[in-house]
Amino acid sequence: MYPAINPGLVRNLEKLGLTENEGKTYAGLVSLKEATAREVHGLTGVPRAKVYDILKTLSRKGFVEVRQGSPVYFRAVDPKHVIGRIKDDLFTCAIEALDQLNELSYEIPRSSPVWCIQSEWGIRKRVREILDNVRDELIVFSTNPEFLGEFESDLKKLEKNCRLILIVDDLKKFREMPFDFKETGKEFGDFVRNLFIDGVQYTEDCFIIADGKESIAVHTAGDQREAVVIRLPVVCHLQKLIYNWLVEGGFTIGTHL
Amino acid sequence: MYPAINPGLVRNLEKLGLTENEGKTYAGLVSLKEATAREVHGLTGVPRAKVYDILKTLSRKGFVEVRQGSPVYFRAVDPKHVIGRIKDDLFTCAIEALDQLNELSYEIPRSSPVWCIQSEWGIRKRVREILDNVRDELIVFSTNPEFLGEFESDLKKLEKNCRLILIVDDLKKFREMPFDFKETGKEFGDFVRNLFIDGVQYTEDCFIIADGKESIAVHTAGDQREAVVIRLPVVCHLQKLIYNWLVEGGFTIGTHL
DNA sequence: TCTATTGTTACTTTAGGGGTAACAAATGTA
DNA sequence: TACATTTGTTACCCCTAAAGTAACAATAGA
Repeated sequence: MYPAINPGLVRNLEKLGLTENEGKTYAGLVSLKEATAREVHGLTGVPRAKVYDILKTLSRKGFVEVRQGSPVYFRAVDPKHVIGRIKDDLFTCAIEALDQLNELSYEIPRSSPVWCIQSEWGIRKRVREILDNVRDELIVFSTNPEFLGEFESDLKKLEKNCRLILIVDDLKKFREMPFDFKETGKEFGDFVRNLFIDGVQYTEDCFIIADGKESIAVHTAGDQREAVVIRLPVVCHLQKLIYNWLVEGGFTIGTHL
Repeated sequence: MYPAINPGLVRNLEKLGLTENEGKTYAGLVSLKEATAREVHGLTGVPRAKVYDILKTLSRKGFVEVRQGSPVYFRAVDPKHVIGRIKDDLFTCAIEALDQLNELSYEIPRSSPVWCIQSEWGIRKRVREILDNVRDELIVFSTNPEFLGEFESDLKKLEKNCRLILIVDDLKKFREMPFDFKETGKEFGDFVRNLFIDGVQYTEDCFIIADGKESIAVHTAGDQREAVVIRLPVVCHLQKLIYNWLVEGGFTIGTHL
């Protein structure tokens, strides 16, 4: 019997800043055109004792009009005006908030990695995790023998069951390692060791693509090492194409020792 | 130190449906561009333990973006988009509420009296109250001897210290009363006894103007007696109008007995 | 005068948000 | 490796606004 008042309407009024009882009361009063507190209570189920305060509040807000007397009669102000005023208020409020937020100087952030790992330990753990899960193919590019050296044994294990493609910027730097490396050539090596993005120098330490669907790029920015993991198949596939292209054409191909 | 976040901005965001902490957090994140939960906590003063939940909520709302990793980094979505979406939502909400309210069939209420008394007892009390407070002048118009008779003694008391103007529709009806009445004439009397407003017959019983600033009109609608008290400047105009009538001789002037 | 209604007051309950502390997991460091 | 710090989570408590309840005084009708 009580849901004489459309609950959806009440929820909407709540979103617009009224309380539940205020919403019920106003809606009830619109139905009744003109009524006493008790009548509103009867229709809406709002506790009678509360209706008085609520109507007082609403009248102070200018949403209902009061006809003094005994009993006091109340009348809803035209919804068109009421909702209109609320809307204007909120609109003003939104404009104001936007201005204030803009003062905090927002700048569009650079395109963000899908996954970002910022601890040395986390990076090593993650790289091992990837190496452990390779099924068919692993492409590794590195400019940093120390870093790659840490995974020498892991890579050795893979060599048997997977197609392992190891690319480096400079064969000489990696001559201590027992693998069959391919070389990219000097330009690409210099390029990759000195990327400037947003004024910060990035040095690409290592780049790994596993099974053409997951990649991890490890780089150093300042003294902070960071790794970016991308699992998007499309992206990884494109990356793989780039390295294939690098290897097949534009660069010197060599064999370790 | 903490009001690093514009409190006005937070209040605006609250009005737009965010909680205080959500507002602080979002604003803080806009300032920081990109930050961890702890950094947001540091800037805004929102309890660190809460920041996580709040950022999760905001991200579910699409107001912030998350960069997975450890620690997790957060980034505010462009305020323009965020505020824009909130505004659109509220707008939709307002339209919807207005439609729902209109379904309740609102009709513009007839112009309402300023003060309305609906009990016999209340009317008598109120009339006496007015009579008690007259300082200089009292104008009384009546078509109902029974009603006016109830205040005979009160009026007698006033006769000495005030200018008392008593006007009736028909001298014969009031011949029992010891006052100096003026008469309006038949047409006006008939008119005033048979007012139809909104299909309801109104009989004007009595109309009183005290000191040209407060008036009470007592009438009967159906079997319901009602009094309207008006304290507005309009009353002054009425008073002036009556003076004009008196001067121009619109009324039959007669003396009791 | 008596009774029902109207309006007020003080109280309890509830729910949501805010604040605090403690803890496990993750990370950095020796 | 062991240890300290940071990060993220959980479980609480507290406070407030709002909702609901009950009792009472003032009003109004009979």
